[in-house]
Amino acid sequence: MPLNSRKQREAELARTSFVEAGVQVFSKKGFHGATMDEIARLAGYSPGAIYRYFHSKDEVLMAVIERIGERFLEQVREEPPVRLDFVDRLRWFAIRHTQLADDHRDFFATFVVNNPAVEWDRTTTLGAKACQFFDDLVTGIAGLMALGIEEGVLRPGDPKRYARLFTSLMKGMAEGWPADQRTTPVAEWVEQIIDIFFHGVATPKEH
Amino acid sequence: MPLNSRKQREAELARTSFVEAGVQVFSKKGFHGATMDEIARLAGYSPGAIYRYFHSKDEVLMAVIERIGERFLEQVREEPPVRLDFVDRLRWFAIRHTQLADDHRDFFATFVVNNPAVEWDRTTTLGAKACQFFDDLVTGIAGLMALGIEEGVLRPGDPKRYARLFTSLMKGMAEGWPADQRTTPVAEWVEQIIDIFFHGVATPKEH
Amino acid sequence: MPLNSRKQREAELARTSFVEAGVQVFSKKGFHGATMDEIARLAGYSPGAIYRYFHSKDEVLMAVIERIGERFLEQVREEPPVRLDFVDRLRWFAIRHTQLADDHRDFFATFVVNNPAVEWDRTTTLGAKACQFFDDLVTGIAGLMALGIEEGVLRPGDPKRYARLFTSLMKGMAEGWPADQRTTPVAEWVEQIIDIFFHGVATPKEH
Amino acid sequence: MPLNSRKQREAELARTSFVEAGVQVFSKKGFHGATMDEIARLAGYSPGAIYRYFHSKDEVLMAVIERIGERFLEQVREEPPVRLDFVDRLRWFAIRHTQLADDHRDFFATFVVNNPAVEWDRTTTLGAKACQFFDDLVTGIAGLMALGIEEGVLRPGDPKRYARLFTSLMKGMAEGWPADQRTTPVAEWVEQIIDIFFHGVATPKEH
DNA sequence: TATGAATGAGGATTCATTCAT
DNA sequence: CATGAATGAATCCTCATTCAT
Repeated sequence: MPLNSRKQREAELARTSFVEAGVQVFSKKGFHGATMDEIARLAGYSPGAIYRYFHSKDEVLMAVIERIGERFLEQVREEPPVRLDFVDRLRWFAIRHTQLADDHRDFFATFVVNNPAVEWDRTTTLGAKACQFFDDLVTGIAGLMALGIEEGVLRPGDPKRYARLFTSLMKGMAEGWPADQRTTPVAEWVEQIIDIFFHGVATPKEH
Repeated sequence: MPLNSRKQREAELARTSFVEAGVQVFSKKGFHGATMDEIARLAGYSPGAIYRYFHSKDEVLMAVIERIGERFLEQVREEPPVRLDFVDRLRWFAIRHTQLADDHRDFFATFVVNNPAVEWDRTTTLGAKACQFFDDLVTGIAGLMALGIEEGVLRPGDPKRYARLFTSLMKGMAEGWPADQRTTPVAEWVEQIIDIFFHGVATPKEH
Repeated sequence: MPLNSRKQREAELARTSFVEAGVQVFSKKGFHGATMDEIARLAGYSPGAIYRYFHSKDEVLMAVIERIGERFLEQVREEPPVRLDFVDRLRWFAIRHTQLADDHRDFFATFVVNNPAVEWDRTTTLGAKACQFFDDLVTGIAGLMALGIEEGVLRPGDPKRYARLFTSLMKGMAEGWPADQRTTPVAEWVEQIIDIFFHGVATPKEH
Repeated sequence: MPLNSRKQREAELARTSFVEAGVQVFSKKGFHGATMDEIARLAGYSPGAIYRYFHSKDEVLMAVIERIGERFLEQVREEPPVRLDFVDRLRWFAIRHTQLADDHRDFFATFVVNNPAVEWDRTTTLGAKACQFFDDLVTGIAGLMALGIEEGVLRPGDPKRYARLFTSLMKGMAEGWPADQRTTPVAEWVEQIIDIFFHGVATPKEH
């Protein structure tokens, strides 16, 4: 059924364009500040159209979290093609994660870096979704950190804390060094993050 | 004019109570989620009363940023009573900063940790104010970091970047360790932040 | 033109299925509560299809009134196969009317029992149609009542009023005794209505 | 506190005017057809004002049912000043009930005569309220009918059915004889209803 | 002819803001 | 000055209606 599949493809396309618009508008204005009208217009539709694809504003944001979030989660779960020691493993992850964060800068700032539990009500379906995503992501990265602890490269400690610290560092760097002003290649940038994460900013002690 | 000045004092008092209420409500609900009604009620007034002191909701938030922000900025500018070397100076700052962040947890999360330029429109008066505050704060902390670089304790580098990294670390820790679940005293918590900031999380190399 | 007439027959069929669907949906949800979408789906079509047969929602409802109303009107006009005296004539009508009301319970409640003039705006085409139907029906039943007056079985009076009273009684009984809870056969039920209509509920006087 | 009580009075007045407007608009357009805007305008307010007094459209209708319904219920519960035999008792009730129905013609048609259970969803707060009112009313009138049965004036039977029949008769008469076209005084009109209720419309048998 | 995606007007509801008291 | 009722613009969402396919 090529007809059917074309329709499906078009519908998927429309849905996607709403989600993409949602990412931008939600990020720029926040959840309350975003209007369905703006999302629809940005997606190239009239305000009513959105409701053919989503039941509510909440659902749009949930789709945003789901779609973009899934890319982050996939990446966390993905194994490198060859076996790497922890530092290289982390470097491998950080480079790709950084690139993804660059592509979805607003989503990254809103959902990856901030703990949604601070600002979202977990008892709502939407809040639960946001928190769930964040938990999954931190848990995923924590799994990576656990390897480092096991290998003895990282000091013993809570891997989730390490995960959050690493994410925070990435954001701290990212905010001070936005993609559009960046002249250094990502690889070098990541090198700096990793360096700081491992060794801090202190001048190494001579002896 | 004792009468006039009493009036002035009373007016200032009223203004203050609105700002304090604003801090709480804006923080809990975000800018769009906060309502003038809730702010007024929390301040012990009726909704109309606000407009004798502020022209608009934006102005209330600006006053909030100004007032709370000022406490953060003061702290950054303040010198310790005795001369301290950089590490102690940073520790002294961090303890007081942490406590302030604890007292204004939501403000901290909204205005101190995130670069408002990412989420606020700089062309509005309000957005400009938020960005200005953030810049001032980072600049202030960067001044501190510059001391560390001068002293040779910190590696040479952009002091602003160090400032942002330090702030990010504090947030990364804070989110994983909220005040209401914290059993460790602040001093110890700060010690961990400083340790990581200086030396990272790597296992120290033997030799 | 057999082709043309087949087409016509098919078109008539489609129209009919929309009307039948309209009957159900309008009845269950009321005019404002009913949606074109639901009517179309129930008829087995997509929402756009309706507009090939009707110009508007109003027109659908008008067709509903027309079609179902016609069944009621036909029944009123129909003569029994054999000549009956008034009481049997009324009984004969009541049994069949009750059955039809049972089959179109919601239509009956909406258009037959209530005077639409109370709730519908006569100046609209739709309102006028509803009122027209009601008037026709009452006039029809009044014709029957006139027979009773002529025969001397009913006291002299306004036959229209008798018609309305009879209809009201049927509804009063029906609501207290819905079809799905009814154990008595319709014939017996009708007997009660007729009894009350003729003799009221008073205990017959002895003498 | 005269000030306070004046405010209270004014608020009560505003609420009342919304309820009165609600009665009219709901009756004319039905629940779905009525708009908050129309209710507000009819009450002399702007659309937002209504929400100071009611949380939702449902609540407005509930207030309508409550306020007007209470008058009907009061009347049902009220005892005549002197002891009357059943027929006079019923006449006394019917005259006053008729007058009330005249004053609230739309409410009467919508909530008193029709069994709301037929058209309203009992599982909603609003539907439950409407059904509750109807049940209370029928139960109340049934209490009166039970007296008639006890006295032997009415044939033995379900008093609730008698209640519904009486109400239906009143409506059947009312619809055919609207107040604005009526030339006969209410007392005479009631006399006719009672006559038909007790003795039906048949010509009395000679013997 | 039928489909169903898209439109856009309209309705419930919220809330910043005003203003008579 | 403070109140709080009232306003009306803005927002989410629904649904009759249109139209390209």
